Formats: sequence, structure tokens, C-alpha cells
Amino acid sequence: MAATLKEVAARAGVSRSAVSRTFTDGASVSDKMRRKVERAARELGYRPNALASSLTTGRTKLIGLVSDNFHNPIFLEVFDLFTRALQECGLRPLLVNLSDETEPEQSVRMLQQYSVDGVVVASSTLPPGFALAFREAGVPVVHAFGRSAGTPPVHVVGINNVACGRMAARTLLARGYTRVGFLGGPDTATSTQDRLAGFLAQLDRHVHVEVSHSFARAYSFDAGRAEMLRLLDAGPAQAYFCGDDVLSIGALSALQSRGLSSPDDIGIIGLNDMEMAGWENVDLTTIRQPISDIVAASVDLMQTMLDGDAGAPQARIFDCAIVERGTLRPVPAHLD
Amino acid sequence: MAATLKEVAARAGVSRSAVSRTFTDGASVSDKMRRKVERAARELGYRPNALASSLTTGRTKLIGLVSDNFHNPIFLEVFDLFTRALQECGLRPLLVNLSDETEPEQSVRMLQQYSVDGVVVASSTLPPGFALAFREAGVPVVHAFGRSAGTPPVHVVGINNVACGRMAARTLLARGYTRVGFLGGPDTATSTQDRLAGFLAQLDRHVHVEVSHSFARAYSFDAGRAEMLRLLDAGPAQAYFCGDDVLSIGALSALQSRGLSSPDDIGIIGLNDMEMAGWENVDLTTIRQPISDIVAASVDLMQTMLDGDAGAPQARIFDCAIVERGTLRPVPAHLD
DNA sequence: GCCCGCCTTGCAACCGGTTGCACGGGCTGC
DNA sequence: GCAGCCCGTGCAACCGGTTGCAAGGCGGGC
Repeated sequence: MAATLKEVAARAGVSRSAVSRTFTDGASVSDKMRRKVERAARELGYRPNALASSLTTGRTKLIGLVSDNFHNPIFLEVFDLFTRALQECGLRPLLVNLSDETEPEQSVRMLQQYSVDGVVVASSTLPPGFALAFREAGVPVVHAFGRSAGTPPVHVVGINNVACGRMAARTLLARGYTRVGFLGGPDTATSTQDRLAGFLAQLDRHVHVEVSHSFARAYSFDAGRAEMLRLLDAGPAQAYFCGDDVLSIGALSALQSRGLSSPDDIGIIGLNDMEMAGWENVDLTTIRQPISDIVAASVDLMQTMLDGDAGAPQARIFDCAIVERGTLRPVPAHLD
Repeated sequence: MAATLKEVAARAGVSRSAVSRTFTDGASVSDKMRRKVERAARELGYRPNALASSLTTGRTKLIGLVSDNFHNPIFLEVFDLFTRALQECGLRPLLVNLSDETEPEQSVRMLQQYSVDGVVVASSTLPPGFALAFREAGVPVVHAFGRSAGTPPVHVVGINNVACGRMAARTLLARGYTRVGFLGGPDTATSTQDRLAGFLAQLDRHVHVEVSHSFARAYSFDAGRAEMLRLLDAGPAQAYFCGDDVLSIGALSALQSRGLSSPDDIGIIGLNDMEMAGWENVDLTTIRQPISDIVAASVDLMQTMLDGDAGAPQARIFDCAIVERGTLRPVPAHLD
């Protein structure tokens, strides 16, 4: 169907090399030759086969985009940003959905079979070892939304989740809450673990504050809603730090279902600042995670790896900031 | 880095063909040979290069997954379902984000360069001509969520949007509303056009009912919210058929912002039945679109095309059903 | 015991492009 | 007018695997 290089060469009456060189920039071709070839190519509707050329060049411009998070709307934005950023670099995202809990080895194998130039793991719930498996297989890898602690085994881009936990704790303390809780995502997620660790560490010094924590079964609205309903039945704290906005909004829905409201009955602070958090009727106080910076840095890091700058794994960590809205009670006057 | 077929052959002391045959099922290889080769392959960590083999077989198992909808959370589910369904068939989704309004030709070219075996266009907003461009280029294509009218130029899977518009209209009429509106997505989307057409056609016979319509700038929460705020200021109808749940929920948020509620002040009926629609505090009456059926049928259709059954383009249309919840007033007694 | 046929295997060409190398021609400089 | 150089081009090998074809080996049937 599609015309091949050989056919173009025949039609233009030149060698195959000449055609090849016309389509690879940096090669030396005379203007006359170039015109001849381009004409023949146009007439035949020729497009070079990227896969065939990858055989010799060793580069496919294919990037594995691996995720297991297909229930948190924020990830639609993440996919949007990633695909656009990659496309702008001339890279093509090969999407891999890990939701069925396949083992890392299988994905590594599959992506290796397609000779991807690199892999972006976009998940805060996959274990760090997952991204590592790619690195050990010699595939450039960036773990976006991964754990930032210490010297990472692979390039990591994200936020300091421990610091976010601390920030949430400080914010709740400043509001004078004395019975607080952490409503996290799955306890196997590094983001959950780190946010909880920071939260607890910050509150540790405040012996008069009662702290509890529990986990939603996933980063999804439903899971947040279900867990908050359970907490309400069990006797809730005064305020919760939810591990993600999606959980916060699920939790707010639970409150409303029970005829309660925030901040009057229970305070909520989330994390992410998803679009919905800013709606007037949600008005969620939250910690903003700079998604687009994270994506941009991930792609940038990938680019430098593809350019051959194989530096030691580094962590690019972005600052988060509180977005004050209406789901926490105001700072008491005597603390102000 | 990765071992090649030649290396395996050398190590096993056999020809390259023997190795190749060991890894292609259906080829005749003796048990002894197979064992020898598999041993050598295991020792070298050999994995056949899918791209190289595609050169001769002509099949890459790559499927272009093209969409322009990265703002409607329902599409996160769509991507989830598509990637999983494709993966289960051994197909790999190459994701293409069209959000920056590139012309069809460019995507066609790009996907042809990667010799995708087929393309799934997942969008109700892309023009029908877009999918057609693939077909004309000889690439098997399925348009999921496309327009179903008449004999389609390409395989289409989706719902009968005109019928949905009618269904919404009938539902509002049954509730006794006499001033109704259609709050659609972008007016360039075929889904918007068809839903509106059905809505108007059904209401046409009821001269005593006042009908209006307007369009949100996108299928997104924000757009629905913004449009409803505008309508509220301009003097709203009694009830609205929103072209998508995402618009409905944005609209409900707008009502709440203005101190109004549904169904007391304004009735809302949506379309899709997204997860959130079922939350107790949303409780949206809506028309359920069978997303997972649509995805499954799309992949099934793609499979048969890949198997060489190049039948005429067909439309697979699924039924939708009303999900009665709490955003429309009850059917009046005298009409019951 | 011989012949036939099938199963297995290797050879070599091919898929669509890329690239090192050598060759030829035009140009410059003396 | 000749040497030297550089540029443009073609040849051929190669990337990693597949496959038609033919040859070799083995078993079974007579």
C-alpha cells in the first residue's frame, strides 16, 4: 500500500541511499537531487517507515507511558499533559495500563519488545521497585509522582509528600483542631505512607492533640466517600487531612449525605487542587500539587536521558502550597 | 544490550531460522531443538524484537488510540477500558492527543509512519471526516462514540443520539415541564447536534411547550457551570436536558452557587450516568450510555478487521436507558 | 531391503531503511 | 596543465527477524 523507499528511488531514477539521505537531515544531498527525490516522493505519497529506520538507528521515539491510576480524574489531566508534551518533542506515548496488577517484569518485557526509547511511570501507588526494573533492564526511566526520599534509584519527579503531611498538620493545628485524622489512599502507595509519616511527625510534638488515621481502598471518589461514611459511623475526628482531593470530595459527599457540612461539622483539607476543588459549592481547602511542572520536568528529564546524558538518578521535587478556601474553620483569634 | 536472534542461534549452535521458528507458533520445530533454543534464549535473556518482525510480517499489533477529549472524566474510564481491552488482545495502544486541533492528515501520516495495524478514534466531537481519512489511507478504523446516522463511511460504535434527545424530551414532557432547554456541548460535536435534533423533533409536536437551546464551549464541568450561570442570569427554563453528565454536574454546581436547587427550582436530566451521578448528594437523573459495551464492541470490530474480514462499514448502536434519580420533579398525578 | 514421504533444518533472500566506504567529477591553487 | 580537495552519489553490508525452498534424515509400508 504505502510507497517504499525503493519505489521512490526507482521513480526518481536514483539510488536508495539518495532517497534515504533526502529524508534524514544533516545528510549531504545536492539541491537538484533533493528536488528530484521530493517530487517522486510526493507523487507516490511516500512516508518513511519509522519502525524500519529504528532498526538501524536504534531509536524508535516510542515512550512507554505506564500508569495504574485510571480512577482519579487528576490523571486525565496528567495524561493530557504528558501526551502533549511528548508529542511536542516528537515522541509517541505507548500507553500501558497496569490496573490488573501485572508484575513489573511483564511490562518491562513487553516494552522492551517494542524497543521503546524510554519509559515514564506515572503513579504514586506503584512500588519504587517497579520503575527500578526498567532501569535495570537498561531502559531510561522517569518515575513521575514517585517517592522522593534520599538518593532515588531512578529519576524521580514529584513533591515532598512528607513535607505535605507536615504542612497539613500545621494547618490543622493553627485552626485549633485537637482531634484530627488522616484519611489516606491505599496504604501500599508511597504517597500515602509519606503523607501520613509527615502528618504524624508534625503532630508528635503536640501531645494534647488526638490523632487517628485510616485508608481508603483506592484513590477514587467512591473510596473516599465510603471511608468517610465508615468514620462517621465510628465517631469521627474534628478535621481530616485527605490524601488526595478525590478522597476529599468523596468525603464531602459523605458528609452531605449524613446531613453534615464542612467546615461547621467537620473540617477537610485535601491535596492536589483539582479543578473541582475550586467550584463555589465545593470550595475545598487543599494543598496544591504543581502537576504541570511535574509533567514538564519529567519530559525534560527524559529528553536529557535520550540525548545520552546518563547522569546519576536525581529527584526533582516541587514545592506545594496551601490553597485556602472554605472547608476549614478560620484561625481562632487568640492564635492569630 | 538486548540479545538478538543471531546471538541465541550462535549460543545454541543452530541456525537463525531455527531460533525464529521456536518463537513463532505454528512453525515446525522438534522438541529437542526447541529445548536447546529455549535454554540459550533464557541464558541470554532474549526477547524477540516486535518491531523487526513487523517488518516482514507486516503487522505491528500497534493500535492508534486517537482522542481529543481530555476534560471529561468519563474518558478516563474510556481510556481505562480501551487500554485493558486492547492489551488483552495483545494489542498496544499508541495514544494520540488531538487537543491542539491538528489536522487529520498529520495524524494519519504519523500513525502510518509507525505502521499501526488499526486506529480507534474515540471522540464524539471530532468530525466524521476525521475517521474517514484513515480509511482512505487504507488503515482499518473504528470510530467509537461517532455519529450513527444512515450508512456510515467507517465502522461506528455508539448510541443513537437522536433517540436520546427524544427520550430526554419525552421524559421532561411527562413531568409536565412547559419551558425546557437543551444545554449542549460544543455545537460542532456531532453528538451535540444529534441530541439537539432529537430533542427538538420530539418537542415539535407540542406547541404549548417553549423550547430553547444553547451550547457549552466544551464537554467539561467548567463549561457546563459557566453556561448555566449565564442562563440563570438571562432567565432560565424550568428544566434542562444537558448533553452530558459533566455538563449537568457543572450546571448543578451553578444552581447551588446561586442558592437554587434541583429539582425544586430547576430540573436537570443528563446523559452518560457517570459515577458521580449516583452519589447521594448529586443524585442526577440521567440517560445511561453503555460505555463498556461500546468499548468492547469497538475492540471486537477492530479485531475482525485485523483478521481480514473487511466488510462494509457498519454501525453498532447500543440502547440507552433512563436512570431515574432526583433531579426532575415527579410525574404529576393527573399524567400518571 | 528398498522406496516413498514426511518432518526437521539450514540457506538465502527479503522486509524498509541507514551508513561506511570508495569512486568520480568539479573546483581551486599554483 | 596538474595535483589536491571536497562534495555528491552509489554500492553493499547491515539492523533483527521471517519464510520459501530444497536437502537431509528418519520411519513405515510393501
